[in-house]
Amino acid sequence: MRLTTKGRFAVTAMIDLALREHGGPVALAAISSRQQISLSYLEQLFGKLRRHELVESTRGPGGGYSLGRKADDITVADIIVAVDEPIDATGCGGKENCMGDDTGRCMTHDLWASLNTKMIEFLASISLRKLVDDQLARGVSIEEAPVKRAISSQPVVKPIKITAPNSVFALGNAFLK
Amino acid sequence: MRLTTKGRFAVTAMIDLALREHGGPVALAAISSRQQISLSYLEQLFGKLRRHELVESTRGPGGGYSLGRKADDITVADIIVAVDEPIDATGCGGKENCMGDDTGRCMTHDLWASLNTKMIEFLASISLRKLVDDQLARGVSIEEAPVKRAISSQPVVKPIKITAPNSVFALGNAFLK
DNA sequence: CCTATAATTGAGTTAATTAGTCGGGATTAC
DNA sequence: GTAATCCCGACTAATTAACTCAATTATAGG
Repeated sequence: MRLTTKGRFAVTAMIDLALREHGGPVALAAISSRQQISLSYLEQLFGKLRRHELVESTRGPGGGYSLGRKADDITVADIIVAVDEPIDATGCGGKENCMGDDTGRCMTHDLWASLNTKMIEFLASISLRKLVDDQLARGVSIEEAPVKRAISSQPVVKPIKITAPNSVFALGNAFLK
Repeated sequence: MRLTTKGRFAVTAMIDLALREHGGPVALAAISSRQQISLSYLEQLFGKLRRHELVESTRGPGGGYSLGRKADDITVADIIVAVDEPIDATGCGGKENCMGDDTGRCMTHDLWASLNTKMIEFLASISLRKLVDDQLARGVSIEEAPVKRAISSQPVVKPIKITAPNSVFALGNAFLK
């Protein structure tokens, strides 16, 4: 289990999606402009989310993504595991000597594995539904209508370009620390 | 809160230290050879741990590190925050418009901040003492005497060198995924 | 059929972080 | 003094994160 901005982007995007998917699929371009996440990066993330069946896609005009199952049945752990890519978990395998010497074999493995399990259990206890409800309780406005307008005015967002490729990035890192 | 191999290395090293600090300071070279973590990298990590007062250092022959306070009073969160570096948390500051448009300001911030808080609370609920006890219960051998011998035979450890700069790395990543 | 919308794919690029190296200092036990 | 050990800073390499670009496929609506 890894926890970085990548997972955070994915969780954020999923909440945005869950907040508005009633009323048809949500286009990535809309999520991109609302959450200030690069469209292309979202495409990559949603590719993984789709392969993990957390979202479903609808092509063509009016298309976009919708949740692959009910928000109650999607956990934060599901989302983070999906974008952080699955894989392996072997590494030192079940083998006993992942360490070279004789002092207590594979302490590292056992240790982190158990901590890892606890982390996943914890994140699996938080459903997308709960996060969405939190947002609604906080009074997030959703705004249905201005879809067309918002999309057509896509390149309006960035007035000044600074050194960073995208201001979201610096911002994103700040949150994590 | 970020969760990567870096934090894992630090937690692992701290457990190793806690397991053997009775009987005087523990040298980084010993931890390095036992846990297969680069000595120089350990020096960097322990520099941060020391600045956060999680460990104390003793120089000179027979020196090393000991815990800065009781193992009960050191949490996993303390360790991870220490090595992942503190800092900032402002970014978008308390300012309202970290987003460009008008749809619900700063959803991202609030969202991840709350999840972040939960994560920290969780990791703060796990003390170093508990992790150490887990290891002892698992029957980790400690081996007091062969300190001198182990150090003098330092370059014995690696028989075959593979592509990766250090086998620990590939191994470390595997656990996380 | 045509066109615009939007997902889908894949091959790149850039920046940050991780992990490690190196070389030199400072302290202190013997 | 000498060796063990912490300490420090600058440098490098590998990996990942974050983003860009350029196509392609599918489909709704005219």
